[in-house]
Amino acid sequence: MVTMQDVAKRASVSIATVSFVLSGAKPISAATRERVETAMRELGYRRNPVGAALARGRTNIIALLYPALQRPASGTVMGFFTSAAARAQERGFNLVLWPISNDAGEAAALARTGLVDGVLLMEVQMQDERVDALAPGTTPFALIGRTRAPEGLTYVDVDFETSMSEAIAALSELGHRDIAFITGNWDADHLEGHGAAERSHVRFLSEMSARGVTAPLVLHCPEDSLEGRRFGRELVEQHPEITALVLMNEHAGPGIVMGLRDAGARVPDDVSIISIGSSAHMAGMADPPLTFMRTPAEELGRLGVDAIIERIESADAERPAVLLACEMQPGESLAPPRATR
Amino acid sequence: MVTMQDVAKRASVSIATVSFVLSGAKPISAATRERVETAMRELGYRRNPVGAALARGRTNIIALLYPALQRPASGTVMGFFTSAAARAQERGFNLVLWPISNDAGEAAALARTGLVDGVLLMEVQMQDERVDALAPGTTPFALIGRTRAPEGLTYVDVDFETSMSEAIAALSELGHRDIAFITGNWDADHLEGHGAAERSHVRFLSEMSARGVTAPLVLHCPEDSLEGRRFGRELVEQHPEITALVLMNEHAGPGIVMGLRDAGARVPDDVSIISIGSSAHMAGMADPPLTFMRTPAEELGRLGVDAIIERIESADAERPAVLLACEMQPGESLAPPRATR
DNA sequence: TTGAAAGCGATACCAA
DNA sequence: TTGGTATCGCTTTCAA
Repeated sequence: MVTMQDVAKRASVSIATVSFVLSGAKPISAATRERVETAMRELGYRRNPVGAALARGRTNIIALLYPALQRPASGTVMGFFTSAAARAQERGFNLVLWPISNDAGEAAALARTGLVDGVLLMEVQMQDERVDALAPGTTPFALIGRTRAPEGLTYVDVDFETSMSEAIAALSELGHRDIAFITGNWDADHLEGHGAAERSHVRFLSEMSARGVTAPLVLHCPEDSLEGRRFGRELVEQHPEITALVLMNEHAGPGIVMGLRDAGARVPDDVSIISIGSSAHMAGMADPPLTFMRTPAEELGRLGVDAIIERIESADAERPAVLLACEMQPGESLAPPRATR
Repeated sequence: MVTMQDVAKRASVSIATVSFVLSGAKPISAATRERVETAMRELGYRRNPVGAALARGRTNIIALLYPALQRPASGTVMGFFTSAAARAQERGFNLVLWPISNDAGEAAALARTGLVDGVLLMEVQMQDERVDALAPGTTPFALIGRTRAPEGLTYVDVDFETSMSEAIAALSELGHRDIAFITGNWDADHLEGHGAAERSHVRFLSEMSARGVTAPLVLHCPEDSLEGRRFGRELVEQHPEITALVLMNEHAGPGIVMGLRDAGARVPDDVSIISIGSSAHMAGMADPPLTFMRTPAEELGRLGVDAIIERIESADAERPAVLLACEMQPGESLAPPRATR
């Protein structure tokens, strides 16, 4: 392994000088810089990050903690991951997916070893043990998502409230009143305390009530295409009055459309659908392709990394909180309701 | 941060002693060990992995390089990842998913910095640049998958040849002769040089030819449910003689079944299906659930980690190569062909 | 603008 | 069985 010593010797300078040209921390004359850089090139020198980490007390590694490792990772998750990694690299950090369980203790242990400079938590619950475990420590952390009371925490999250309002507004303008909200299966999939579902639900109720609908239909469907199909069939039979669905369950989407069709309800002629928090990939798997509110995964990834780096670089910076609404992406699943056609 | 110094002072021993009780490298009297452990507990000491890494020249981090980060990660991939991480932890290593592009240079750069002790490559191509870039270096690496000529490399892979033979045997015993092999879309999804598809294809041809079928049907279908549905419909129309499918395209599976049904062919009454290299999750999304050859993802994850650790611990250990066949998992998609019913 | 040298936190060799 | 100490590769302060 080529060390700084080797470079210094070859360039006839001290290792301090080499370090300075590498980091740019001190001004170095063009001539010396040139010599040092030549030496580095000739020797094929790469700075040893472990030595640097020990000296600086910083590893420049950020851990992304994504707990649901047993299930397939959706395109949204992967998009987030990819953009976060890219952004981290731009800013001189390595972002790695650290596969530890959902266990709060493990997260805290990782933080305390000092192996990572910061931690990014995904799949944050309304009441999240990991947050409680990390909060007393000194390792900065940020949330992708937010707890029930996120004040004082650094987080970036989807603005589900606004997204829901926009979805309802869009359906409303088309003339829909009989709108159902479909989420995942709270019991089976631990959606209890799932921020996205809970916040959207509350806003759904208030938006509907503002439009004079006091007890709108809210249903849960397992996050699976086959179950979705069954669900779609039953929906038509049991609630034939429904003319539009607000979907927050991207995996069931394609199946639901099939189920509706099985039962004789065409999309969008008989039932309009708008899917909140989906990825283009999944929305496009339905036939017809669904109009959806795209999760700003890439943007959140970037912002999440920026937020955690802010916290790393200055411990008592203000704690940024970002909410980003989903953006409506036209598909072919919206139309006026039957009655008004 | 509590350091070894602090512990040593409090236990009235030298830091060497503390290090020894921690690593167990040298015998320590029960009494001193007790004192040191008490001190550690009272102080809440955690060994600093960065300091240890610098001193030992080892970070105990293994990087898992998974290139296809833009697409959703299947259950198989996640299963692999999870079990690999668990195994690494058992053996005292951290396995992290290191999100770098497919770029060979980046992989080599990561290896050369010494930040990771070893590298595990996923999605290995028949001809893989990353292997060429890593081979000259000193950082051990192992493949999940294998190149066209993997001799001398450390790898673990699915034994697609054997799996295919077993699939054909199973169909054959039921009486099927008109069997088609369906892979992914080679062009669109870069399956060209994809070891799984290529090796299976070759074996498919030889097995069929051994049974007197000289030009069996081989088709490509995009890895997507909707495309699969279209594909299924066309298959029935254009090749009505086919009574069985060997599928190597888990994402299209559910769609293909639907397409077949759309065109009037029921599974398994009219067409039997066996899916090679699938996960239970995906196979279960079809209706009826598909009989499939399960990718031994968890086993491969474990073995892959064992293999790379072997290489890390003793540079010139023999280079283990492991091939694991898929195991048949009964579903409801197999039946004798129409003619013989 | 450059260099000497003191760490950073642990490991492990050599003595005792 | 224990301790002193050089060492790992780099950063950074203080002097020059």
